[in-house]
Amino acid sequence: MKALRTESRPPADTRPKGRVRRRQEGAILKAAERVFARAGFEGGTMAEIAALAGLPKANLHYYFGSKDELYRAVLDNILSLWLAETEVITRDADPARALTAYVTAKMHLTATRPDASRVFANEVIHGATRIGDFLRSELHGLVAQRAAVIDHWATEGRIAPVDATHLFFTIWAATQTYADFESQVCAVLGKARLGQADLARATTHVVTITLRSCGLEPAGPPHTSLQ
Amino acid sequence: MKALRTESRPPADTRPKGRVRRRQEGAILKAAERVFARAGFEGGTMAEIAALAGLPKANLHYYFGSKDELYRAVLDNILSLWLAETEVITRDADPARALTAYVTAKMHLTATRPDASRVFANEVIHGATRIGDFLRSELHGLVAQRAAVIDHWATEGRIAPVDATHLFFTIWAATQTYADFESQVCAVLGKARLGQADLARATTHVVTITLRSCGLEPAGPPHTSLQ
DNA sequence: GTCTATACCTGGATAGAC
DNA sequence: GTCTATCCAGGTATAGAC
Repeated sequence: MKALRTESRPPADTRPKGRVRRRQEGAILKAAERVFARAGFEGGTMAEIAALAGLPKANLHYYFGSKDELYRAVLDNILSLWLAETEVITRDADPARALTAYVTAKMHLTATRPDASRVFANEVIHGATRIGDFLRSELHGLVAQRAAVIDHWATEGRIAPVDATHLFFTIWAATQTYADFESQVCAVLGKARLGQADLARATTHVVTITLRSCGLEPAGPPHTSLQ
Repeated sequence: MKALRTESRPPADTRPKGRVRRRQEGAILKAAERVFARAGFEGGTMAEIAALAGLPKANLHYYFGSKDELYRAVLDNILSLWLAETEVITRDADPARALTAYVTAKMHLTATRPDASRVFANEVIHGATRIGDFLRSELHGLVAQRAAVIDHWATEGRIAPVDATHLFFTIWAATQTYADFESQVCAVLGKARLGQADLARATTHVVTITLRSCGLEPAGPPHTSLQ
C-alpha cells in the first residue's frame, strides 16, 4: 500500500531497484523508524539515522531526497500495518472470538513494532498534518464499515449495545499505550522493561475488558476456526 | 507541587516575585504549553513562544534560564494535575459512583486542558527522561494504593475481579486519547473539531466500558454524595 | 527589568572527487 | 553509486544599550 504517495511527486518508486538499493533503503528505513520514534521528527537527526544505518549521511539524501521524504516513507510503511487486522470483524463471525482475535493482533503489533506505533502516535499528536488525508479517507471508511458490523451484532442481540466507533478508539488506545507509554507503564509496574509476561498479562486484560464492554465473557479455547 | 525541582539547582522559586513577574511567567508558561503541545520540545521554538506570549524572546531567557528549564516548568505544572483525582477511589466508596466520578474527572481534564495532555504524552513517548523519577516514585506509589482499593472491592465481591493496575492504564489511555489523538478521532468521525456533544458522548462511552469492565452497570443519577 | 542586535552552533542539504 | 568537505539557514543564548 502506498497511502501517502498521492501527495508526492511522480512515482519515484517505479525506478528499477537493484538488490543493493532495496537493502540500503531497508536499513535506512529501519534506522529512521527507531530514531524518529525516540526523538520525533524534529528531534531526530539525519546524522543519527546515518550512523545507526552504518552509512554517511549524504547517502540518505541520495536514496531519499530530504528528511521530510524519508519521514513520509517511514509513515507510509507504518500505515499499511494499521488497517489489515480488522478483517476478522465480519457479520457472520462469533463476536467474542472476532474481538479476541482483533485485540490480540493489535497487542501483537504493539509488542513487535513498538517504534512504529510511537512514530504514528507522534505524528497524530502533532496534528497528523502528513497523514490527515489517509485518516479521513481510508481509515474513516474502514471504521464506518466495521462499526456497522458491531452495530449489527447488537441489533441481533449477540452483544450488548455499545458505541461501536468509540469502542475502536478505546481498543486502539488501550493496546497502543503499551508501546507509546511504555516508559510510564514500566515506571508504575516498577520494571525496567516490559517482558513477555507483562505483555501477556496486558493482552489478557485488554481482551477481558473489551469483551465485558460488549457484555461478553472470554471465549473458550479456539476450536477449528469456523471463519 | 514541585515534583521536578529536586533535579534542579537551588530553589530559584524562593526569589521574591512581584505581580508583574507572576503575570509574565504565567503568560510564558501558557504559550509554551501550547507550542510544545503542537510541535514537541525540539519542534517548538523560543521565538514562537515569545511571539505567542507577546514578548521579545530575550525575556524568556530572563525568566527561565534556558529552553530546557522552561520546558521542565511546563511539565512541572502539568504533573500536579495528574495525581489529584484518584482521591475518589476509597475503600468505603460505592464502586460504580467512584469510578464514574474518576473517569468523568479525567475526561473533563482532557477536554479543558488538551495541550497539557499532549505535552505529557510527548514526553512519555520519548522515554520520559525528564519525569522518570516522578513516575517511578509518586505515580507508582499512588497507583499501588488505589489498585489495592480496587482489589479490596473485588475481594468483597462488590465488583468483578479485574487487573486493577492495568485498569488504570486503560482508563488513562481511553480518556487521554481524546486529547492526544484528537486529530485521528476527528478524522474518523468526519468532523473538523471535537465539540461538546462529541466529548459528552465519549465520556458516556468510557464510563460505560469502565463500569462493565468491573461487572457493573451505570450508576443512577447522583444522589447527595455519601462521601 | 526590558529589548535590540548579534554571536555561535547545530543540522539539513549539496558539490564534486572517486 | 559512494563518500568527504563544505555551505547556509535557522535557532539558542547573550551582550549591552536603555
